[in-house]
Formats: sequence, C-alpha cells, structure tokens
Amino acid sequence: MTYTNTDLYKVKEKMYVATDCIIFGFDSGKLKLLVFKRKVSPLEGEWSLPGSFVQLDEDLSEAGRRVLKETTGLDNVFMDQLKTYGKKDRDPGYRCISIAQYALIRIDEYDEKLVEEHGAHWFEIDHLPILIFDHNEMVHDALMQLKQNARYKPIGFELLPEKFTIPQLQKLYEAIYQRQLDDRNFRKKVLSLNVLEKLDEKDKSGSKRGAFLHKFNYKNYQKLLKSGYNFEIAG
Amino acid sequence: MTYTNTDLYKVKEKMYVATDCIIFGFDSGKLKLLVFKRKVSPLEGEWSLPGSFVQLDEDLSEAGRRVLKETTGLDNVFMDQLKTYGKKDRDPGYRCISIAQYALIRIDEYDEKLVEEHGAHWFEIDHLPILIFDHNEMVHDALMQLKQNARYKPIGFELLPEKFTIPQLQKLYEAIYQRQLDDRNFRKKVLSLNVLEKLDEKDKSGSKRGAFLHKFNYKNYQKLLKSGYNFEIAG
DNA sequence: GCAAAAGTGTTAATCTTACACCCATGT
DNA sequence: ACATGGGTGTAAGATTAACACTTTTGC
Repeated sequence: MTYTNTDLYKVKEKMYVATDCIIFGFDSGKLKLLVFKRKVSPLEGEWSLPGSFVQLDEDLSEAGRRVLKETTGLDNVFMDQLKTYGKKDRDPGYRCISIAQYALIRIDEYDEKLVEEHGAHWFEIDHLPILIFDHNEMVHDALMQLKQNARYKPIGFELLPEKFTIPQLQKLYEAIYQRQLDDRNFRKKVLSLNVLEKLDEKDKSGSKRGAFLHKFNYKNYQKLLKSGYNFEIAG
Repeated sequence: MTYTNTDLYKVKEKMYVATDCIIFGFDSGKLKLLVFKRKVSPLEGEWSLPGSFVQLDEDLSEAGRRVLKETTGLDNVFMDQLKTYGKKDRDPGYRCISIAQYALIRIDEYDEKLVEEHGAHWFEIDHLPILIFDHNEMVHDALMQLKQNARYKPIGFELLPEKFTIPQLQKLYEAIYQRQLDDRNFRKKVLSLNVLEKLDEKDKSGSKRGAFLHKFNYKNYQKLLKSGYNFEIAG
C-alpha cells in the first residue's frame, strides 16, 4: 500500500484481525451451516461462526484452514475468501476486523466427534438462529456468493460425496437456488457439459430402483474451459 | 469472531491494516487505471496503488473513500470491496494486510490538479507498469471482478459521464470485455432493457453527424429488477 | 462529393422451457 | 401389484448471432 504525505502525520495504529468461517454442508437434501456455541465472554453461550485471530506468522488463507481443521478435522476442502467486515463498532470490545471465508465441505467426511466437542451444530440454511455481531450478515452474503458462483463454476460438487447421483446433484442445486428445477431439463443440461463420468455402480439409498453414480471429471472440465468456456448449470 | 479454547493460549497480536484503491476510469475509448509514484521509503519512486492505513475510528469503506477523496478530490463515487490481501510476507517491512477496494470514476469529473500533485498517472489497463508488492495482482483481480460485475449489474454507467451516447457505451463494454461487439446487436439489446432515456441533445465529438445522448434511468432499472430481474448487457 | 461514424431489420441457429410417460425394484 | 423415485424425448418459444446498407454532415 502507498501512503501519502498527509498520512505520515496520522497515527498508524495496529488492530486485531480475525477470520470467521462460513462452513456450508449438504445433507438430506438440505443446505446446512455449521454454527458454534461461543465458549468465551463476552456473549458466552451465544451462537457464532467459528473463527480465530489471525496469527502474525500465517497467511489469511492459512488462518481460515486452521480454523476449519480445528473445528471439523477437515483438511483440503474448498475454501474461498468472502469479504472483510470492518465497521468500526462491529465488535463492541475493541477494534477488530474480520476476514470472512467460506468453505464447502462434504458433510459425510467431517469429524462428528470433533464438531460436537466444540459445541457445534448444523443448522438448515433457512432456519438459522441469531448469531453474534455481524455473523448473520456474513452468512447472508456467503449464500449470495454461493448462488452466484455455483452458476458458473463447478463448486457445487465440493458439497457432494465423490460419487453422487444426478438426482442428488439436482437437489443440491435446488437447495442452493432455493427453487425447483425441471428434472428432464436439468439432466439434459448437466450431461451435455460432459464433465460427469458415469460409473457402473448404483446408489440405492434414494430409491428401490437405484440411481447411477457419477464422478466429476476435472480433466473434461479443463477442456470445457479451454474450448470457449461456458460451464453453466441451470439458472 | 469466536475463539476456541486453543486460541486462548496463542498470542493475540495486532497488525497493520491498510487499504489500497484500484481506481478505474474510461477515456478515449480506453479503460484506464490511476497509479501513483510512491513518495515514501521503502520503494520510493516506484509505481503503486493509492492507499493508506485504516484508522482505528473509521470503517473500512470510510478509509477507502478517504483515500479516494485525498487523491482525486472525488466524493460519492461507486466503490466496492474487492478482496483482502494478507500473505504474511506481502509487505517486506512489517505484517500488514490490505483490503483492496475498487472505484469507478467518471474521468471527466476528477480533479486533475490534485491528481498531478500526488505524482499520479492514468495508465491504459493493458499497458500498466510494474507496481509494488502485490498491487499488480490486485489490479488483475479487480479487472476480473469488473468484467464479471459489468455483465449483470449496471456499474458500467459509473464510468461514463451522466450523458453518453450508445457508441460510447459500446466502446466501454468493449474495453471491459476486451473484445469487439456487434453494433446492431449491442444497440438492440441495451435499448430493449428500457433503462436508457434518450435525450434530445446530440454529442458531436465523435462524428460529424452526431449521436444522441442518453441517460441511465435508475427508476426503470429498479422496475426491471422487480419484474423478474434480468439485466444483462452483451456477454 | 466523400469520408466517417450513426443508425436501422431480417433470418438462421441455438438455447430454454414446458410438459407426460415408461422403467426398475423392494415391499 | 403397487408405490416410489429414476430415467427418457419432443415441440414451441425465446434469445442470440451473423450479416449490409442508408443517413447525416463537416470538410
């Protein structure tokens, strides 16, 4: 950053820098959010996003991954920066800005014990409790971003198990967009992209007949991007 | 933010928080960026984005607007947060994170003297010099964001004078998307949105015949949003 | 009168939407 | 045999893309 002459006469003070994580999961056809019961004062016992101060010796993204690891036991998950919240009075105690980062996790992989130890709970996205500070705003913004990104980037797959069925994928997109999609059109479109690899296995958990499992094919996705780029699922 | 038990044993240290502004303008058919010659050590004399430390008693957005005001004299311009840059070693001197914010300004309105006093220069977006630290990365990211946003939100108009012609608007979009657009299709699409108000005046600076001036109509835009929302210019 | 930019319509191709029935299987 | 979700095709409508000529006017 550059500072101009006038800045030199201003006080340059440091401030606290935190990061809060918006952790999305998808389970039983519902989009869910991982929320914690705060263990420290002030506002002990209130619901809150998991977060931490950023250490002097770690990148912002490292701090986000550390929080995620500490609270879910998960490594190597999709994570992206959302926005930085920096209203001067957002934290009543002291001046503290927070970089919100959102994560998409495969809910079947997370460490349930670890999560419970931390007093955590998965809430359905449209039945969230009141969260501390500006955390509800963060979740709202993250959901908007998720909707936006899911449309043009294949991030939806980060929320599903490695192997998934087309109906599962559709339910995920319906949960993200918060509206129904036509099953014939959805299937047509998603298959036309050529980024799904059909497996020989079936998943019978959803029906008696069973639905074929598919895998996301990153190589074909890269090809798609090169060949003019138009990944777009539903809308 | 929440901190977990383990955090309580970690050092909670404050850090410097800065903001850097990516200021876009549009002039002579080219998308431009306002860049400054750094006046303080280290890296004095190098090109840099305008920036400042964030004061303890101001919101992040206030800090951005302050920088903008100090460097261009402009108030009340479109400004939005881009991303926060927080690699631990991004500033060689001390740990400092920077919230990048981008602004779209009507280049005809800015205070040229003020800008020159600060050793500033407008560079064409594809002929930028090397900037300090991670500033080139910031610009790259801001340009991506601008491309993305211009497609679905009417932010392009922030870069034009209040009154503008259709060919001017088209050149702007061509500069943002960095590709040619078909003039007949562009005109058809943009007029079909019903958000432009045709004036009786002509602008003759671009041609002998002159082109009709138009104004962006915010009320109609609000109507468009309510009635199902599909603002989309070109692609 | 000519150069230079403004303005105008049509058609083919593509993509999106709406919609209804048969299939496979566990009970 | 029936209930349940999985899987398939088609036609109408909307949108996009490609494309060429006339208009105005300052020089």
